[in-house]
Amino acid sequence: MSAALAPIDPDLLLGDIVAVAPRLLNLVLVHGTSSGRIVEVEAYGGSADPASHAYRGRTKRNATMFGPPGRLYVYFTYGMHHCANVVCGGGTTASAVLLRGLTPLTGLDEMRRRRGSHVPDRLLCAGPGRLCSALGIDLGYDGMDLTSGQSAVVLCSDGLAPPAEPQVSARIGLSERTGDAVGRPWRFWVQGAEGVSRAVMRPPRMR
DNA sequence: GGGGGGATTCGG
DNA sequence: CGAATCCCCCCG
Repeated sequence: MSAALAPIDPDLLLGDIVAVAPRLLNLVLVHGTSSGRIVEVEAYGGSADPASHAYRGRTKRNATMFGPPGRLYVYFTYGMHHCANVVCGGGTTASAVLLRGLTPLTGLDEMRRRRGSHVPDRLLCAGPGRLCSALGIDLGYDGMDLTSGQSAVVLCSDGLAPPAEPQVSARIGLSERTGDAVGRPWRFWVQGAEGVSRAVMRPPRMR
């Protein structure tokens, strides 16, 4: 038996983004009847992180990153996929944690309705684009308060603590043009968990 | 007003 | 490995 689902305390999101990111592991993201446990994340800093959308300052797209912590930052990429982040920091650092993988917990039928009936459980939410698709998250959800029980999408704890020693690697999908940010060990995941997008890194692509 | 790149995914 | 596909940033 696990504790009842309750929205997280926003204070959990304050502090250095690289320390905050692994603390989100094992939390639960809920949208209606669908929910999944967060098993893979990446930290994105603000003006000091060339890989962050916030690196070059506030724009229309990244405005949510510059708002209060606990909001959902959603962006659209590659012309077809959405990615979801939890805004962290104190509203001045524009830091966020990218959600890269969930273990599906409930509402798998609804996820499969969105993603396709033939998708196996282990791939339903394995990847930032896949989890948004499975949970029905798109740009219309950008800016939503994840810490309010009234919101359509809520970030919850069921009492399971984050792993004492999460797996760590460089972030996935960054190009060489982000300079030294490519190698920063800012990706964290729960070893062996279903929903982790990939176990090992691939070298960055030249672009 | 237009060009180009992207925190991805899937199929061949 | 490369196409799909479009928002949005940025430059002029």
